[in-house]
Amino acid sequence: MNIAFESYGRYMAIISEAYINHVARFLSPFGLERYHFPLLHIIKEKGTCTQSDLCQLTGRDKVTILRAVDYLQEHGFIERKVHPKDRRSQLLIPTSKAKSIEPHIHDAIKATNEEFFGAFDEDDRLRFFEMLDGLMDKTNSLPRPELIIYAEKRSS
Amino acid sequence: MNIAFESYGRYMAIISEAYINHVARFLSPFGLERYHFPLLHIIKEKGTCTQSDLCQLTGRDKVTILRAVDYLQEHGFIERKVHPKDRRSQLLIPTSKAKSIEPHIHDAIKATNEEFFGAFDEDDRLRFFEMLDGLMDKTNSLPRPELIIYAEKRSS
DNA sequence: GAACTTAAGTTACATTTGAAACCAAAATTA
DNA sequence: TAATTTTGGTTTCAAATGTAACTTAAGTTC
Repeated sequence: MNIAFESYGRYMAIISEAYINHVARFLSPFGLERYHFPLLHIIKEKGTCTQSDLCQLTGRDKVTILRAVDYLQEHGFIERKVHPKDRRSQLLIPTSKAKSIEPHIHDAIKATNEEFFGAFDEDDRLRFFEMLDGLMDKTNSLPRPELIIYAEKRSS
Repeated sequence: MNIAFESYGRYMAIISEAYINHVARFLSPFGLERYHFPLLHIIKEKGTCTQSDLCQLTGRDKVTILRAVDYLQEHGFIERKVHPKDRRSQLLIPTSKAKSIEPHIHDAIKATNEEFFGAFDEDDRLRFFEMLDGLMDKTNSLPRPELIIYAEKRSS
């Protein structure tokens, strides 16, 4: 496989950042920055979930999730309720404020999808997303970076 | 276009991070962390370039680039020479140390490509990369986030 | 060419993110 | 059920990243 493909790792990073920034621009006036809306979107999609679910689904650290969830709660987008089956964890529940903003999130994502994927025909689009699904499975199957012990770090 | 596609923005972020971490794991023993090797790789590919070239090509801020380039210089991977045509900028030149590490970078990228894209057949792979190229063009055509003035920030 | 604007790179500072240690509740083991 | 390990969440602290203001050199305009 051609080594030049390496750049596609970078490409995906740049594209995904641009994608998220694009959505965030529409939502910033409603008090949702790029760190927040993906979480709110997941919570709304699933009805409810826990913080560790969000870690899993976003690939972010649990401290990062904690802070973003704090923000969402402090600004009235969600409430936390102790999980009935496990008192360690808590259910994150979207509020009516979250529900009222939902259409704007929807519109922002739709507009961004059009902007980024509008030029692809239906077939290409589906194939692209299928391949991303495959890559996600692969990614999830890999061990987490912190669990791998290689040669010790550089001397410096 | 289906709104559920939103998750693919996240997917690309997670996949690209995993990709870069995967490469970095091989290179960390040589003193190259995830922040550094993509830059060194670009510099070597192009023979030489400036810091602002690297901003463009990686989508990173110029301060971020500055620090990574400082690191590369301090650790003997590159040298800086004043640009003969423009005394404001400087050419980044790979050293012999960088050249000696090149095969390892090559191997690390090759192994990572096999890991991530090995399951795709040649046709899918090419199509996937073509689409990423298209998305990159689209991304580059979009205005940079800091240049856009929307409604003022949230009141909080 | 003098005044004005733009661009490359740097410094100082603030924000975002993550790593490590910690607590409390649950799960596991004996 | 007592001792041990694991897990969800939190606090503390360090590292990475970005914003803004600045310096110097080019480019522009008059």
